[in-house]
Amino acid sequence: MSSFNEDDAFEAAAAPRVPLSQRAMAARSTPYMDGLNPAQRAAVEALDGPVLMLAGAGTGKTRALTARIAHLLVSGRARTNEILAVTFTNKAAREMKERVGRLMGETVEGMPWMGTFHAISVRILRRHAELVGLKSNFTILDTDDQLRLMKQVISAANVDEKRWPARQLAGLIDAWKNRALTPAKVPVSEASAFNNLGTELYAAYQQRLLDLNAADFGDLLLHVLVIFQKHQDVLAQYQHWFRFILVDEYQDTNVAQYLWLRLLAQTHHNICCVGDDDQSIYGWRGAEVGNILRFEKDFPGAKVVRLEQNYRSTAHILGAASGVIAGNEGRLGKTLWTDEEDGEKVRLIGHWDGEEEARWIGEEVEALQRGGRTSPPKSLDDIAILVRASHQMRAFEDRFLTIGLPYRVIGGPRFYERLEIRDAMAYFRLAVSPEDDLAFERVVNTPKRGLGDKAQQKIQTTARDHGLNLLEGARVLLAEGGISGKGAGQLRAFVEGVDRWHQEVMGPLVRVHSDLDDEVVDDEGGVRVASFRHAGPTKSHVELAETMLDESGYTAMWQADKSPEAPGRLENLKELVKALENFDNLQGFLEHVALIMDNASGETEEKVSIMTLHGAKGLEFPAVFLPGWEEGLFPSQRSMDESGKKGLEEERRLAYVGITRAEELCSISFAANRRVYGQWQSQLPSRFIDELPEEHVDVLTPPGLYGGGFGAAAAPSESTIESRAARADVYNSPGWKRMQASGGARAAMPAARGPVIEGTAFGLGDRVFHQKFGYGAVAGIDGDKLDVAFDKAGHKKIVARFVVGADEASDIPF
DNA sequence: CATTAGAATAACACC
DNA sequence: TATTCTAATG
Repeated sequence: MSSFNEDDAFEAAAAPRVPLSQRAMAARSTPYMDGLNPAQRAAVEALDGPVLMLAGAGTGKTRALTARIAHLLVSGRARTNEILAVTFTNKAAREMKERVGRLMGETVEGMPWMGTFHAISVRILRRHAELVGLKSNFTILDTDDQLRLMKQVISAANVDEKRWPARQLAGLIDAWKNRALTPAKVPVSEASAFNNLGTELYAAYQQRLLDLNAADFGDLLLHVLVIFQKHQDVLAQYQHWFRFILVDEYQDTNVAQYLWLRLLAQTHHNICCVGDDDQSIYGWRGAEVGNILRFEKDFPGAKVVRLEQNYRSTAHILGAASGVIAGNEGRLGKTLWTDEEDGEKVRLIGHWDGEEEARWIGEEVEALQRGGRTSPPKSLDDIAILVRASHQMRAFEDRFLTIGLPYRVIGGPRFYERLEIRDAMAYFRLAVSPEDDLAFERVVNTPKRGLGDKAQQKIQTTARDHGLNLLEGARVLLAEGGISGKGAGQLRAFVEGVDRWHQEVMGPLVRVHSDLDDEVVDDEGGVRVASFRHAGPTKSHVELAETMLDESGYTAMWQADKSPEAPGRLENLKELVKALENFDNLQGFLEHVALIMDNASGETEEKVSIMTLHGAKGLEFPAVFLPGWEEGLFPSQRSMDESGKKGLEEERRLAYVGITRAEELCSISFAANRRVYGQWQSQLPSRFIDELPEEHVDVLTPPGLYGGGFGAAAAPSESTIESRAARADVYNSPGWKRMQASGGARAAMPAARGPVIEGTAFGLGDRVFHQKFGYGAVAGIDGDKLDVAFDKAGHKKIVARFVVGADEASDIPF
């Protein structure tokens, strides 16, 4: 899968046309059209000119897209390598490849230009890297490297990193890149950003990247765009080549991607964009809903096709989703409808706190798994829990671990983002490109080699003074004797190790991508010519990886580590090495990791999925749980603070996406209390709950109260009984009753009356109550903070709004 | 230079 | 709460 040894996708020979006989057959029968509804059929058949496919959730857009590709191929309008098909996730690309393959039978070789914007951009950029000052073997930085580099740039400019954090600069630059702004193009009006140094630091950062022969994610697109804009001949080549362009999730494209597409479509105008403005949930990463709203203007003569028949969800689920999304303004407007039965109403339930919510969902999942009077047993694979923010996953993991419910976390802390994996990868990177300074920095002193700040500083200075990379700088430093005793020996060993690994890596690889060398990097031959000489029988890259981790002492470091997570880390390293087997060489692997960052492991055991709402886009499940519908959490406070109404509408679309993932059963829940940064906080039910149409919602009575409903099947655990009294009272609160009565009014949970106290309405000696610490007396007051002497928990500093007067607390039973 | 304790601070989502 | 940063100590 490495881009180095792939057949050149431009070679016509690489892509045979579908045999004539089959085409003739296809003219008579077109099986890929079977079962398409009129709208889908229209989208498949409109091959000439721009097409906008407005496809609501669950309306079979992938079906239509794949059929369209099949149609292009079978009709002979295009070869596989003349179709540019862009998706947002690798998963989507993979799925589409599979489905096209299935439609076409054995005849289709992989479609070389089907992939994410980033993956496709990398391919293009490797071919023309020198046009933007890179070499074709440039490395792709991950967020970690990016940040480290950013810090260097900031401190090099003598800016206080405390006051101007690298994260912020990274965000700023990222946003500029999303808008296709190179440093020179950043509007003057934004020059004041980041202490008036924004553009300057941006430029400096870009220069550093070029020096390192590296690109960050944003660059992948931006560089290609710059190349297209500056080099008409290169652009023309691609414009000519891509006869048909398909874009999935068009509502998620940012400005840079939009420009990228528009340039490429200029010759043939055969661009087909699929999207749904109601599912635009990536505004924070620069996506412009405007792109889809403007499509007809951008591409004159565009044909617009609407897919409105939903094949996924029951009428109740659809109704609930429609009700929520109706609160947004400025929609293109679609009316989803379905032939499906009403099904079960969307279930709504409130809980005392996040843990109880997790407990309830755990029980519900088990109940579904067992099946009930009305429903057959469900596979755990058919059940998903979709959260707003990844930290919410934790409660579920904890709960599921204790009850032994198998689950999988999708998009959580990713495998390749783990510390030990990044370290190991840094070793691999060094072996592949010894000039990779960021990798060098990462591992010179990992494991500890007695090379601390001071020693590293020396290496840096030496390198800079001689205009060398860090490895060479270290070599010079050693030669000059600029480093003392113990560190020196270790550093020497390290440098020699890298040299050795590099030689071993480069040996067999040269032949693999020699064609590219000839073509693109001929004047950088020094290294490569030498590597020809070293070519010879060496270990496989898998063995080599093991050797590296061994010789560097990295494995030993974790073996010696007696912390509880060490064994897991070793396990991960093993897994990493195993993953290498799927690749031809280290380079291919490194690129895969940089771009693919998703961990699709081939596990087969049935598991409940836990993922974020964002991660769930494009997926569907028979049963979906949507926990944490609370003000501030969902809709997220930050979204609303940062983007106001726009932010809120995006949150609402997220709610819409969540509900529409469900096929048969959708359960929305919220908790009255939640721990935020370890502090208990009372929560208000989300405003989106108010927006659920009454007729599609079933407000559940808490399990245990009447012993009815879904909870009936679940054996009450001890902890359930324990909190039952509390629950009874929670659900008898005025607010809850109001919600039950009206089916939609904002439910005010008892604790929600909590954030009551403005300032501190407490005096010294007052008896107070805190949810976690219990009863106590106020012993001191400091602004909005109280020093409380708790009866059981001792002295604590507590923000006043987290406690209530002891008398008020008496109606909150514990 | 490494280790450690205590303080500060953090948490939205992704290629 | 849990991680990460800093300063102090060995």
